[in-house]
Amino acid sequence: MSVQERKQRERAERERLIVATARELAEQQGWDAVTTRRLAERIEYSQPVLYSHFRGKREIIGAVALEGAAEIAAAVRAAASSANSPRERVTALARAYLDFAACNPAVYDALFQLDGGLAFADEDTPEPLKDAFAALLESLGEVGGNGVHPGLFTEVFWASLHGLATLTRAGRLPPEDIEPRIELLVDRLAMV
Amino acid sequence: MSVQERKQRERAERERLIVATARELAEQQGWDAVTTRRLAERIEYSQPVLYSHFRGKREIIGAVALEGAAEIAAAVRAAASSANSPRERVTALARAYLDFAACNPAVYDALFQLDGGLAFADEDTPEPLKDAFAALLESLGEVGGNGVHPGLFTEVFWASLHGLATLTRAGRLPPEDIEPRIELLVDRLAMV
DNA sequence: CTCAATTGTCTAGCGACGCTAGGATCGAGA
DNA sequence: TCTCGATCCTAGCGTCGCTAGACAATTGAG
Repeated sequence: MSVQERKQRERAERERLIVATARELAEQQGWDAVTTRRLAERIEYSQPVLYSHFRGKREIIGAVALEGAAEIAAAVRAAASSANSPRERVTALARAYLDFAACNPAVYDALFQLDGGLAFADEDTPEPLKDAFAALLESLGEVGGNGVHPGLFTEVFWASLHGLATLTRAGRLPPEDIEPRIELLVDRLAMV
Repeated sequence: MSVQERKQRERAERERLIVATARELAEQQGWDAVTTRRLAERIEYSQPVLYSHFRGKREIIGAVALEGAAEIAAAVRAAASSANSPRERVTALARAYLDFAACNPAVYDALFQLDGGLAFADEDTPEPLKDAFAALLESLGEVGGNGVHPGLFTEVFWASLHGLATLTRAGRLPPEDIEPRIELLVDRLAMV
């Protein structure tokens, strides 16, 4: 039985390698450069091997996205827990979120710009995605103010962060003034 | 001389046809379906003709984006001018913006998701793009509150709208509750 | 220990993509 | 009527995502 187990381990290891390599390549040269050929070459296997792990390129993007969702959830929670007041907590959360998007553009793209074949806002949404939203909700739900549904408030706040992240990264917003934008957003949206 | 003028007119007409057809096809079947072959077939010319008008597919997307920018500017101005109070004006603007994004997803994608090869927040940003931002600034600049730079406020408000638009369209946010989200956003961000 | 069956991997290739070179065709002006 | 330049098309290049089918390695039964 141990032989099969070893093979399974090796297979899982190779799958991690594929996802990590795709992510690395995407961060280095953009998702356009992540072709199945190049990816196969980097992991030192032939193309069809990729398809024995994933249904296609989409699913590879999706796998990177799920990784990213877990990380962003962790980053948000870490930032929130290191703050002393609700106000600081929200600011730290916003900064952490935008920081993550800026430092991991390819992962952020996999999550929100590209089609990773993932379901959202749905019952069969993968756990890491639901958890990432939950991480936001934990800190944002309590600062929405009276009579405002926590979920709704979190959605709006999140959308604002997402807009800032994408517009900044795409060059639609000048990259300076990030800090005052955060300030303004937190000042106005959060009731603290 | 009249012959050359006629030819120029016909050429310009064909260029409009290309852009209109690309846009139509994109709205019908998504940008992935807009291939140079299909586009050429629809306009009843061969592929290379496209390249005598545009440097490549990118520039075609860019042309659709510029069209969209002009329309969104007009939509925003129309909405703003039909309102009686600053508060109403901002609400109407937000609704018009999100409406445009929802009704013209392909155009919105050309503007903000895809690479149309356009410069943003730059000196050589095309006029329609600068004007679209100006249209937002006209209504939003005055409701930013004391001591807040109108440009900065407009950027943040715009980013929030953009976030709502993209997340909703991509299925990341449940499509209902659009109205309460607008309400919340305007309530909090605008100082009116 | 041998040999068939299964598993794993690779080579080769399909159709479609964006884009372009080079030849055919057509119309304007001499 | 003839020439020449503009205009447009056919054909094809390299690359893409993806897959069929050949081949080798590993397994388990006799």
